Amino acid sequence: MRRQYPFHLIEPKWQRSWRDQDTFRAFDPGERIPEAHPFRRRHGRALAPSAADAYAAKAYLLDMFPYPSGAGLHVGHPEGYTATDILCRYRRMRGLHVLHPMGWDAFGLPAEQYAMDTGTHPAVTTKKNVDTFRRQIQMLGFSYDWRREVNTTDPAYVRWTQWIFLQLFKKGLAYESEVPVWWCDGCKAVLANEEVNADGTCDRKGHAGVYRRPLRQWILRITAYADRLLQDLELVDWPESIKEQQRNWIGRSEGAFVDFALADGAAAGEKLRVFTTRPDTLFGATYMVLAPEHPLADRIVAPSHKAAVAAYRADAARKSEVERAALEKEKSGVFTGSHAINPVNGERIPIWIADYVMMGYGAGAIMAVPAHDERDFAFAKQHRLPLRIVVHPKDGGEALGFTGEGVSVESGLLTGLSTWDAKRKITAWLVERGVGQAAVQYKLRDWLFSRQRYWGEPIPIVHCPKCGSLPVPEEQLPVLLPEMREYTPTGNAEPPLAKATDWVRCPCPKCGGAAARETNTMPQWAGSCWYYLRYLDPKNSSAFVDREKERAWMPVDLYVGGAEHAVLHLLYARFWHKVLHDLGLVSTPEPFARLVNQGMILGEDNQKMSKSRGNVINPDEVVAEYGADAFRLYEMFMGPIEASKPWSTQGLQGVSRFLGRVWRLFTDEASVEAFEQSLTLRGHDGPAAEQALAAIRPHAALVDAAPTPDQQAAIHRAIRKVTEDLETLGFNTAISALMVFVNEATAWSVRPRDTMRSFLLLLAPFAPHLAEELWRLLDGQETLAYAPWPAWDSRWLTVAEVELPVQINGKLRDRLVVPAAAAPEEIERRVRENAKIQALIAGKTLRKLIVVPGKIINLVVQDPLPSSAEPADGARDGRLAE
RNA sequence: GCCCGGGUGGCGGAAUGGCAGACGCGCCGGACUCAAAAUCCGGUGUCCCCUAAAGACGUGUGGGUUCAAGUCCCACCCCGGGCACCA
Repeated sequence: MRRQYPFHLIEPKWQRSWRDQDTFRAFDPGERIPEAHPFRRRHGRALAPSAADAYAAKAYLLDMFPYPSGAGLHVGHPEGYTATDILCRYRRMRGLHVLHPMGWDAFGLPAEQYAMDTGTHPAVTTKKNVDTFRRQIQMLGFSYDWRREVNTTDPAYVRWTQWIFLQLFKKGLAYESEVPVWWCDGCKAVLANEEVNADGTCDRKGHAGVYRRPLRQWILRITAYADRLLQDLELVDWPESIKEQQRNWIGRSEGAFVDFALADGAAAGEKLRVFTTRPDTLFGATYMVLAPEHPLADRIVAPSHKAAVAAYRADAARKSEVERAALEKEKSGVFTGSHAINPVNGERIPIWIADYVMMGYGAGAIMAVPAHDERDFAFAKQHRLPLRIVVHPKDGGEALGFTGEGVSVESGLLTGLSTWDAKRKITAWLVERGVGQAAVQYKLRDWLFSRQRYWGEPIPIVHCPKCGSLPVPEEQLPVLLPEMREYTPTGNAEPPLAKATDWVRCPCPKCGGAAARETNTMPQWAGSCWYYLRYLDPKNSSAFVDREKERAWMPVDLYVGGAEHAVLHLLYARFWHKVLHDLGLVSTPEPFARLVNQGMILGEDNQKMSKSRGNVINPDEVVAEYGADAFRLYEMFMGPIEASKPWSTQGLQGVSRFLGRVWRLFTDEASVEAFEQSLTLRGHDGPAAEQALAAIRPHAALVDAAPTPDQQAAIHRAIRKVTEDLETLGFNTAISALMVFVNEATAWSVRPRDTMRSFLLLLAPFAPHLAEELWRLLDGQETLAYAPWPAWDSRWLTVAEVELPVQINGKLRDRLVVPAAAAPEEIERRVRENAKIQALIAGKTLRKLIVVPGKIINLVVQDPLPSSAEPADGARDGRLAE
């Protein structure tokens, strides 16, 4: 498509201007603002507002920072960035003090994998990728304050990531433990969960036989915050689906621990503890199940069953969780030969071992109530174990397999009680006898925080044979990665850092003796747990963030990013934030007040974009051909921000044409033609070409004339619609309103300057380069980045007459023009007097006349009662049936 | 299986319970042009119909509430995402 207007000159020109003028610099509280800065001119103040100013007028708008991959920017990235940028520009014009930063989540596997393959240091790869991403993001003209750029791999950043880790360690929230981790013999490396395929092969190289082996790991005690992470979801304005996912992930359940006494063998008389959410069904327990890894499993087995149990347990240990899940249908298990005593009725019930019970949850053992639990039911059927119904549904439905709340039956003291009452009563009863207690359990597990990788933050711990695991003294932070030649992990499950022996060896910070550094590194999540705080004070070398700055800017008012981070990143960041909050280091209980997920941008074929499908759209090409403004505008015009939607080059062209129409609305055709000719003659790029822009004159129709009422109505409609839509993030409909205005204004032979200027203000957040250029053309003295947002005047939006649709029995039959201010009675009179309407209802009985002023008129009529048996239209009222 | 989203023209999508389809794409016609592109103007849900008028039908399916339903209620079908033996 032919270039609609010289965006290739306009866009770099304004990007340079914004950079040179520091237009989008966000001033810290109390900071002196240079006299020439447009923020100062707009607000007339020499110092930026401080936290004490109550800061009602700040806006912190945050994008999820990208991992700078080697593939370069994807068209999906700028979707969220454009949305936040539009809002930032809008809020600046509304007079708010805006913070809008960008940075890089730059630790991670691909750079390390590349290092293993080629020997290139990950820092080199990372720098290259960051430079590409920065260039691509900057070419889109986003209004970031680039002084605040952060990079998680920067030593000055790593220092504070490690520092925060040490705060967790000192609070007892970081500990070491032997944990089974995924191990791939082929890669000789530990794999992350997401690197293990469902069939037990490794996702990196496809090696078979990935298995779990126990390794010493660092764990963060996120479970200590489970309740608050759950409860404080109430404090944030997030999509319900994300909150729900977090709730499910945390998985809180209330129930009780119940102690059964072992009846047989060596362990007779000892307690077997189970967790249940349904203590009210205790009378229905017909057997018990231990997880294969349960510590009692060895001791309770009857000699006659030893062999079978040992075989089963060995088998279960080999099975990965993946396999266990794959075999979901069959419920394998083995009888131990021994029994336990049900505390409520003294019954002896058999104890089984089965891998449908997990060691990691509750007590690692359950009482099975097959009549009222699906899993127990399936297991009991398979192994022919008895069932006993102890709950009846209240609606009298089928009791067998009923898992809902109902009424207890055949349950001794519980009989006749509702589930809720029965739970309370039996729990009290158990507590009284010392055989149980109320308990809350979570699905959420502690966070496995160490990785056996090179390209991550070293965990700042020193292991001393005498003094144990000690934190690296804060003044020695950061602990930086050693230079290495070989990044491939050793075969003995040690992290790559273990090979840097000089680096590992260090004095014990306590006794000064020979000690060794921790060689595990942190996961990629670490840096992203707190980057939004570092933006507030990126250069601070004495604290991770200054208290005053933190109080001034937090919380993040709007956080935009992909839904793939619904649980992990957002939960981890909330966790760290709460720890920092408890330490008194941050002022808000939650970091992100509002969250919006942008949808995915699919390829033109409606499939996920991927190299292999060949449907990837490259932002560089789009910008070269259509310009950054068209690219931004198109991404916002595609549809609602949260929706997934396919790319369409034709759609992009439509938006590009719209910008061309805007250009032609403002520019003089002859002078543009002369300009284009000069480009052809003297080259399309370079300073001379850019200079030539100055020769373009405004359109002759642009005059200092008073707008007509129609023109006022057009611009004020647009102002209202765009303003309202921006508040609700309705970017696509806001752009539609801009188009409607341009369609109208194109027909105007007189285009009042003030009206057209207002339009440019509305356009500015969406297509900032073009808006700036046309603003300048209209004698704008300086950037419109801080120009006051226009207000609409409803005076221009009221019309004298309105056309009301007239319905008869709900069907559109006519229209009636009435004065807009007409009272319902007046409208009703006109309807009754209207000849056409009279004709339409001739011979019928008018039952009801509904007038909704400004909206609609509906006449409910009925045919005269039919003389024959033929049912009329109105037969709906039951006369028909027989 | 469970929990979230979502099904509207040829396509992307608009519609506080009140004229379904704003805006854009595509398509059709016209103007400009030697011609094409670009641009500008007009039309464009489906059916019926030579055309028009008029009419009928139309928001996944079936029911319901209402003067009035894309929108609210019930049941179901399909698509997308998440979780998946958590006792």
